[in-house]
Amino acid sequence: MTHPAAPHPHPRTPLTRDRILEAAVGLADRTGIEALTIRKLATELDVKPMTLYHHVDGKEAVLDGMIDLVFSEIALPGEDLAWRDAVRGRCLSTREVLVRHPWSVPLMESRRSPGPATLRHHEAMLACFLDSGMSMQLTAHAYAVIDSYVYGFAIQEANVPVQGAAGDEDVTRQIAAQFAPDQYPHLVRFAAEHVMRPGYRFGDSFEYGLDLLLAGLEAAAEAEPR
Amino acid sequence: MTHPAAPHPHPRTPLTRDRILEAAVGLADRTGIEALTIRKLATELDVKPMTLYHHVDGKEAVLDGMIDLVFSEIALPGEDLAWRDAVRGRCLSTREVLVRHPWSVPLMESRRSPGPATLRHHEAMLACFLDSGMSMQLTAHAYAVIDSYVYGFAIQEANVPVQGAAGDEDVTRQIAAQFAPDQYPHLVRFAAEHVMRPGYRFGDSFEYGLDLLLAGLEAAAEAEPR
DNA sequence: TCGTCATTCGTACTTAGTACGGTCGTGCGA
DNA sequence: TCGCACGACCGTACTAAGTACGAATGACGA
Repeated sequence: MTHPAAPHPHPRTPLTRDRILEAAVGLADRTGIEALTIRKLATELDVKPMTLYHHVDGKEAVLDGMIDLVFSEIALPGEDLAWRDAVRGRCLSTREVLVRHPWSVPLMESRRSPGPATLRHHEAMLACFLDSGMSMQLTAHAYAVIDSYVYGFAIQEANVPVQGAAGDEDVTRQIAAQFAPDQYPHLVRFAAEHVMRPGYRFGDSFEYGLDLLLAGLEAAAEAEPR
Repeated sequence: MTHPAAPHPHPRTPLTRDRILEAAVGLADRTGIEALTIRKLATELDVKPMTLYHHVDGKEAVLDGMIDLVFSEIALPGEDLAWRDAVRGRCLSTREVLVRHPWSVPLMESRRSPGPATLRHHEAMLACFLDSGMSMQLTAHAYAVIDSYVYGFAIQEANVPVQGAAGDEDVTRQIAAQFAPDQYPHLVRFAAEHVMRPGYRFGDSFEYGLDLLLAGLEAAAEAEPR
C-alpha cells in the first residue's frame, strides 16, 4: 500500500465527458488530429478503450465535443462596443485560438451538430450586426463574408509549417527544388525576394484583410436606408 | 464478352496513375471523401487492392494527386485582362470547382506536396499581381487575403447540406429544435425571417465579399507610389 | 447482509492500409 | 523457335483502429 489514503485499487478520479474532451484536445494539440485514436486517448487517461464509451457516444461525438471546447475559448464579441470593434475583436480572438488548435479548422466546418458554445457565438455575432441596425440581407452577407475570411485564413495559416520565416522557407525551397525554377519565375522571385526574407510573416496579412472587409461592410451599412 | 477484340482473360484497359486518380475523384464526388478507401477504389476499377500500389505510392499519394486534379479544373486567370478581372474570374472558377468537389476543400490546404497544376496556379496569380505593378508587400497581402476568402467560403458552402433553401432550413430547424429558442433570439429571428425564406442562397454572398476585397485591394494598389 | 447499479474492463469482430511473395502473360535475345 | 526475365496483377496476411457484447468489480441503499 503506497498511500494510506488509497484503500481501494480504484483510486482514480472518475472519468467524465469533460475530462475526456480536455484530454482529447490536448492530445490533438500535441500529436495532431490524425494521431488521435480512441485507444491513445484511453491510454492518456489511464483507462481501457471501451471505458470511454460510457461517457461519450463514439469518436464522432468526441470530435463534436472538441470543436465546441475550442469554440468556448474564443472571446465573444464585446457587447458594449460598436459592431465593427466587437466583430474585429472576436475575429482576432478566433484566429489566436485556431492557431493554438490548428487541427480544429478543417474539422470545425465539417461537423454537423453545433454545441452550445458554438451556438452562443452565432447568436452574439448576429446580435452585433442586427442590433446595429443592419438589414437582414447585409447581416447575412457580413457574417458569411467575415467568417469565410477568418476560417480561410486560419486554414492556410495552420499549414504554414512554423509561425515564422523558417517554415515558409522550407516549403518554398521544397517547391523550388522540385521543379524547374524558370518554369515558375514569379513564384521563385516572390519567394526569394519576399517570403524568404527575415521578418516576413504570413500572419501579418490577417489584420490587413480583415480591416479591408470591415471597412467595406461599414460603408455598406452606412449607405443603407434607415 | 463485350469486345470481339478481347481474346485473353485480361482484356482490361491497363491501369494508370491517371485512371486511378480520375476514379478516385469520381468516387469521392459520389460517396464522400471518408468513404474513399483503397479497397472501394480497387473495386471501382475492377482490380484488387494491392494492384493500385504498382501505380501510386499509397493512399496519401492518391489524395495528393486528387487535389492536383481538382486544381487543374480551375481556370487560370486570363492573361489579357486587368488584374482585377483576371483574379475575379479565377476566383469564380475556383468556387465553382470546389462546389463540384466539396470534399477537396479541407484536404486542399492540408496537403504538403503541391502538384504541377497547383504550382501553375500560384505562378499565374502572382504574375497577375506583380505584373500590374503591385509591390511584393501588397501582392503578399492580396494573395493571402483573396485565397483565404475563397477557400473559407468554399469550406462553409461545402457544409450547407444542399445548395438551396431546403438544406439551410434543415440545419436551422435542427438547431432551433435542439435548444430553447429564447436563448438564441437573434439566431432564431435570423433563421425564420431570412435564411428559411424562399430565395435565400448562402452562395449569393460570395461575389459580394469578393468584390469588397477586390475594391479594397485596387484602392490600395492605386495609392501605392510608382 | 444482500441485491442493484454504475463503472470499468476483456475479448473479439469488422473495416482499412499495406507488406510480401507468387503467378501469369508479353516481349526480347540466342 | 525457344526460353527466360520482367512487369502487371493478385492472394494472403499482418497491423491499427473503432466498437459491440457481456463479465467483473466496487459503492451504496434497503
